[in-house]
Amino acid sequence: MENLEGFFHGLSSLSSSSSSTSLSLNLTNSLGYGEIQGDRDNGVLGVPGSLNADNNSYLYENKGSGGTTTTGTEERMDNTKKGGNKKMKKPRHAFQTRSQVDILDDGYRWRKYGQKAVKNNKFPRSYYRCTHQGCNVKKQVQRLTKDEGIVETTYEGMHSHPIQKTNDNFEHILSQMQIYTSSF
DNA sequence: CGAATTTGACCGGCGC
DNA sequence: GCGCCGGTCAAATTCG
Repeated sequence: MENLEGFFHGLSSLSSSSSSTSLSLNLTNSLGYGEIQGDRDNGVLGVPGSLNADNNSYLYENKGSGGTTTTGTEERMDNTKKGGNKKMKKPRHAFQTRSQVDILDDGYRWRKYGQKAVKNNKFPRSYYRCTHQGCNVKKQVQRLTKDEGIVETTYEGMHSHPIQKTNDNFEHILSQMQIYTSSF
């Protein structure tokens, strides 16, 4: 939840300060389910019957080889992934945006580390990571094969550093996208 | 020259 | 035990 909170903090301040874009940014309320157990989370997305079939069957955190990420300076806590004692919940915050571009810049710097195609979608899914040191936030964007104009973005992890970019740019992004806040 | 992206290979888990 | 699937790594390449 902290992630969304921190993430949308920029948006909130943005929308409040510059009230030019009157978008419904209250999705923090509807999507703030970070504390829910990662096992039975239904409907991550607001669109019914889209791709909720696979969202609740993920099981990842760090694999054995996941710790070594390029620069090596990036240290992550390796909390008992083998042994299967604790159910590590993977807080993921997914939401959909209507946009023409895949790269929805939220103000953080992302580095793409992978791209895979999903069966349900004919569009590939892109995997991004926050380039900030010590910030292991991951993000993956994916288009809906049903609606090309909708981009699903899934955030994972918590940012522990301020936004690097100006919100002004983000405001521009906001002007070209609509956030679905369908209460489900 | 450094940083970010690309793309194929690799890995771990799950299903059969 | 093998194969499939989804996710990640890592070398090479491109871009700034």
